[in-house]
Amino acid sequence: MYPKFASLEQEKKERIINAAIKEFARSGYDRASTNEIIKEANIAKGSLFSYFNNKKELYLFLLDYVSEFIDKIYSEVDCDETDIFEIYREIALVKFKMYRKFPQIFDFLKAIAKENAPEVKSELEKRKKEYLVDRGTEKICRNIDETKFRSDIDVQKAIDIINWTALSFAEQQSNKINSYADFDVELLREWERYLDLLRRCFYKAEE
Amino acid sequence: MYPKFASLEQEKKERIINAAIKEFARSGYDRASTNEIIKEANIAKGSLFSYFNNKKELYLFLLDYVSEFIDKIYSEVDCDETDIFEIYREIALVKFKMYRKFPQIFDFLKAIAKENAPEVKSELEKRKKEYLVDRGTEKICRNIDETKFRSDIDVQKAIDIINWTALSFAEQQSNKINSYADFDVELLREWERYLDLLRRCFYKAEE
Amino acid sequence: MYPKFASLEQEKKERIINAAIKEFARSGYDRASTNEIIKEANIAKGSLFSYFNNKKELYLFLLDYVSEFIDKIYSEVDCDETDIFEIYREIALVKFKMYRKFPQIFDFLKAIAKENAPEVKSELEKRKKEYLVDRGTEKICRNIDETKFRSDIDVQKAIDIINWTALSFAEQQSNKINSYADFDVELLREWERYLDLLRRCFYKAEE
Amino acid sequence: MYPKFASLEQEKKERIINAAIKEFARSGYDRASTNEIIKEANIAKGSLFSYFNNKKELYLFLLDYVSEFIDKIYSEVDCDETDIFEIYREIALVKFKMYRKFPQIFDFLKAIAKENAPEVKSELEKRKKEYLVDRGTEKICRNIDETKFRSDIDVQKAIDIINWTALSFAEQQSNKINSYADFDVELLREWERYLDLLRRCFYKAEE
DNA sequence: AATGAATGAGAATTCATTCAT
DNA sequence: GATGAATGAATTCTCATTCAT
Repeated sequence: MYPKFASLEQEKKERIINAAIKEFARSGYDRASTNEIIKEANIAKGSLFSYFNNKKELYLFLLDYVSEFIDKIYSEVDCDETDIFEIYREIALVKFKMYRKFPQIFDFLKAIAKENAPEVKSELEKRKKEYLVDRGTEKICRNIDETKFRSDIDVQKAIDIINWTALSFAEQQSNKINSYADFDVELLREWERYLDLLRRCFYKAEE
Repeated sequence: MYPKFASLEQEKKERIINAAIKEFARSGYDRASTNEIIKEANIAKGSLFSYFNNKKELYLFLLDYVSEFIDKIYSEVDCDETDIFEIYREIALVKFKMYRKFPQIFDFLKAIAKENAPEVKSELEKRKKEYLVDRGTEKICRNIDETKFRSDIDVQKAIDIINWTALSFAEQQSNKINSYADFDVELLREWERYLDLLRRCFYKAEE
Repeated sequence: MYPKFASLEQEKKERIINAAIKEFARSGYDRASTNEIIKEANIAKGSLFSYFNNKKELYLFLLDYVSEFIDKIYSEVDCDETDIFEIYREIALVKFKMYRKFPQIFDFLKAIAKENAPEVKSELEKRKKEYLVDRGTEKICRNIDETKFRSDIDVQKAIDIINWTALSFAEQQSNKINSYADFDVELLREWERYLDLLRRCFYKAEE
Repeated sequence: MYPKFASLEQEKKERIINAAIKEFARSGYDRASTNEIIKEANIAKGSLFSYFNNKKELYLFLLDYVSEFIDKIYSEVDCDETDIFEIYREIALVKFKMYRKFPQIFDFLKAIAKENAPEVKSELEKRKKEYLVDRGTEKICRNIDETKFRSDIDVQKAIDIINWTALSFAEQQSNKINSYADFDVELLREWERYLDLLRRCFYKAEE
């Protein structure tokens, strides 16, 4: 894919990727201006369209780029862990660290989640299903020790609820947080309280 | 508000509302084309702009229209009910019925939630706070009998989890159902299974 | 011409004429809004177009109406006067009085002079030649006693210069004056100074 | 200013300037159609708006362009001349030559004088004060030898009358000449007759 | 006769994409 | 390969005029 772009020197590639992510994150697919991108990346108009054929392919390229980035997040999580609550605690930690390091990419992910431009809608859904949403979670959740759960509950449903709670909590917090610096130990503690609550309810009572 | 539009015959009004909701749901505020709307509604170009002065006012009208619609949903729910799971069971029932009747409106609500066009952002936030988001839920959740919950859990967090589960379940289902009319008793049953699970976990064990 | 309009009751006719003059004076032919006119005159949209067939004919009607008005100005001037400077002194007096009484019409005349909308340009020029510009002056200048002029000057050219000076002075003043109340005896005096200068130069030296 | 436009080849620039001047002269700012201009200039719709950002800037550019053009007129006039009638004879000669070369520009100047579109009014007034109206005349009239005038007349008023006569004569002639190329030596002669008349009247009698 | 809702051509402007240099 | 001027379809919105009631 995109061999012309791939053969550029690293520094130029990053300039373009950063400019494009910034613009798509800021304005969404439709409103994002290729003019803005080429200005920010300091390249010629024609160049952008010779690397990627059009705006849509540039966008889809970024989706793939970001998805690989996310993979890295989940690869940091201990694969042998079988306690789902421990896994989620680790994932939260990794995410918080990344947010601090590359807030733009998370903004872009938020923009992706809100995206509804018809040109990219179908491709976006496809990619979302493939790897964006829950990619890691599914992979990770293979090794979960189901015996810890109360015998009277459907484990799969319990896991759904944990996932949904994690996603909703994250969304709620990222709506609250507008400035970069607000992430906090307190936030992690609050999240652990939700996890504790669910663990106490879903796991067998400890003797 | 919008007296010229109000005085149209019902059939024409609905044609316009449906066309506009469909277009805004499909493409978001920015990309939604007034040309598309007038074509779909089969009215003249000038007419749309004589009813509503511009695209923005048409959009804001739809927000209000939809909000009244939502009010009807929640007004059907029994206000005296104190069991949160009963309340959610009722809400689910009402929503499912409505979805069958006007699937477009729920698509529109999803689009509203994703909307980030600056032209309508501030008005949208205002309306969201006023009545769109969780208006009913908050109102309804006032009377909840907290004594039914296990004494070792934070009731507010438990309610959060129930809300998030409801919203996430609904979203998951509406993604599965691509506007096909496959809502089903089975779906309601599945939802009740989630509610049952949560009730068994969050409420005190029955003697 | 315009029998439907002519048969309206006087009060309604005046409401329409005033509204139209006001709007054309304010905005010029092109920018003048028929909507504004019907709103100000408090009549129905269709009515205006049944009285006059279109905007252009309404405008041309006003030109004729105003021209008759101007006739009245000049009919007040003493027809037996043979001294051109006396005639101009009288005309100035009459004009100043009228301006105080109906400033709108003079605004309209100014707007006519500046008008360059292609739709009315040719008709406007025709009417200007016919009666608007210098109509009175030409009629009045029939009886002028040419023997008072110095024998070494072309009387027709001298009269041209007097006319041009009068028009230019009036234009200069009306550009200066933006508020109604600024007309003044001082202005009349200044004008008489120009007339005196020209009289002293153009007339034979008095013994 | 307008670097993209400036870097076009001369022939294309002139095509655009001529088309725009023609259209603005014909219809005034408001009614002038950018569609008409691009059609006449044979360029693409987007091009006009990439050279100048919008209709207003195109118009203001033309004002400046024309003002430079006028400067050339006055720079050809002998600055050391102190006889106002000689100055006007020279100016007339230059103007008549220019009219033959670019009759459009004078039409445009007339349209500018009549312009009252609110979008450009303030900028227009600013430029008028700066250089358009009487720039040359005022500059030139600094060196006038006032001792040549009769001692019983107000020199400033006499100069006003000469100016007004020049402007009115020019206007009268340009109304007669409907863009036909009938400027003529006869016209210049006629103008000199007016100047002679005024000189004989305003200057001291030669011994 | 009077009404005013409906019409649709036309306005200015934008922007992804192309292509000659 | 790189460039950026040129393109024109598509955008929202206006308003004189028509016509069914």
